[in-house]
Amino acid sequence: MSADDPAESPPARTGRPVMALLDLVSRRWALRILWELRDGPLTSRALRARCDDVSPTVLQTRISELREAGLVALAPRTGYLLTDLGADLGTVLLRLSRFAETWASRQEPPPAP
Amino acid sequence: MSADDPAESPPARTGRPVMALLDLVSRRWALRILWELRDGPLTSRALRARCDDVSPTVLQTRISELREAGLVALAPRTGYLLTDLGADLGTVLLRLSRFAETWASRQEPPPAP
DNA sequence: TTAATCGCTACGAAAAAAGTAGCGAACTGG
DNA sequence: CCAGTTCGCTACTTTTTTCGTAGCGATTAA
Repeated sequence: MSADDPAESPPARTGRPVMALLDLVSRRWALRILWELRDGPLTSRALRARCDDVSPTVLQTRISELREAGLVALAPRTGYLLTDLGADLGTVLLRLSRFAETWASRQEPPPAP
Repeated sequence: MSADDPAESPPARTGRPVMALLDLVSRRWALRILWELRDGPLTSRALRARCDDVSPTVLQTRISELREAGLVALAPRTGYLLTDLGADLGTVLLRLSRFAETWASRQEPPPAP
């Protein structure tokens, strides 16, 4: 067999859409932004404050991407908020948060009595 | 009110564990790696092939992080695989994938008949 | 032995993110 | 009208991360 086995080629994997989404949310602060928007709209600056004071450069870049993706919108006087679609993704993030606690409890065993 | 309103301070945000997880998972290729491992173990090189030929540098870095996080393990002869915990996260990724299709259908309307 | 594969690392180039400062517009309240 | 704020957003430089390629020592098989 050759070193680069062509049998490796992807025979119709389930998800191409998932790839695009993974690519989008794997950018830094993307998930965090969605997470911080989970319970209400935030102005650009408030959002930045919540996100550990990200550089506005990255914040605006992420926001642009998320807006273009239809997950985030900007309301004239209230600030940024999740669209219906974005909120839907928010519920997935909630599951992630739920998992995070399980995960954390595995990481750090509780203090001995 | 002052410009930097201290009332912004977090009165018991739901999640600190979620922050750690978001930080871990927001690194490039991290989610993709977990996703590709979803249905079985893969050797380092096979995994790399599936991940659009990531640089081994990043692959190994991510793998180390995921292993330290207890999400991925290395079996002597079979390669990398998800731990029970990692598989649990995998189900969350499955939800993400499900959402991705909804999202994709919103993005690109189906071709007219 | 020879050949192939394994997991993993080194190193320089390219890209992304961080950090700081500030713009023009829109909204406040005197 | 007019300071004083806050808004969303951009420019610029430094630092960090990721990429891309090559290759190592160890292991496995013929």
